Amino acid sequence: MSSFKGSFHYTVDNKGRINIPAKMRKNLSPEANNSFVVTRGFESCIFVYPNDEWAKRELELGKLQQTKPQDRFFTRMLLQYATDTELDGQYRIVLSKDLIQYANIQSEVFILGAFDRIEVWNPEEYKKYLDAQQEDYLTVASRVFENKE
Amino acid sequence: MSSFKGSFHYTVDNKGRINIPAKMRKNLSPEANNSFVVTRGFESCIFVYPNDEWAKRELELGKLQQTKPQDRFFTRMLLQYATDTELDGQYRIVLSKDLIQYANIQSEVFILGAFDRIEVWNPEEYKKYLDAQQEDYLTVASRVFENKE
DNA sequence: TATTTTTTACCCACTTTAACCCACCGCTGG
DNA sequence: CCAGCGGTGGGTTAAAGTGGGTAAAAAATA
Repeated sequence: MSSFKGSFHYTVDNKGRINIPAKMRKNLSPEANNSFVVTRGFESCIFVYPNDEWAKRELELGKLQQTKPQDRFFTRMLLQYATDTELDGQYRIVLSKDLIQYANIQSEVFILGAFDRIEVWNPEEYKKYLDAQQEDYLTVASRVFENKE
Repeated sequence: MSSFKGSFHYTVDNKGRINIPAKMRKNLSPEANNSFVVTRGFESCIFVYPNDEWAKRELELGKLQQTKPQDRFFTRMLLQYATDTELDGQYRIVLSKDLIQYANIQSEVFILGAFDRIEVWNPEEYKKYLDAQQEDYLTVASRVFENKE
């Protein structure tokens, strides 16, 4: 299983490509096979899942009943923005125009390792996100960690 | 097994043909054999099932109780509009006039990967559909993303 | 049944897009 | 100080998407 950490400031070229940081590449599991599923994130960022991690999300999707209107809605929401991608010869992936627009990305990106996925942000959007949080890191951390069994 | 994802804006030509997006073709299983069953969708869209996935729908139909009025109705709805189709030399399929009318399709289509099937929408109808939904992406996503194995 | 008309399938052709390759430069570690 | 890796940029070519013509098949009409 992959486990991504750290953050990086990189550029998007005019073809919509971003480099996957070398440190993250090293954490890719062989099963991921240099393939990713890119989709919209929560908040205004892009989620990049290695193939093997995304497969787990799909397992959940498979349990849905496509005869139920709500489940069809779920399926559509989750898959509409999802795309398969592979690393090119220079270890880059292409971000679709839809996603770039959704995450409000210009020429620079903030790439964040988030455990099972890689997140791609407009640096300013990430700053806004941080500012919008009411509680500081210490408060949140203590609550998150206390609830473990 | 196929798993379609992503969305695309394509055109219908005046012969009623649409291209099957290359990214979706790559997800076709060999058993599907470039053959599809096209039928009316739930909501106002067209469902395009690869042959192997359609076979599963037929299995489900077989389990229905044809003595129940509801089950008979469902069977008829699904089968009345169903047609077999194959990709032509340019990887396109033909949509029947009945279906085009049912989905209220003009010159442009929104093609959506929805796990086991491909959906074909009038872009405006899809927008209307989204607007009518009560829940947003975040609520929906939490369902699928929270269940770690 | 023969003939005409319409529809459908199968080519061929054009335009745009994106995959792939090559090349550069700066930093880092030996 | 040099070599190699990591990050960035761009050009070329094959693929993807779109449109239309023609011949065979089907349907309609006489």
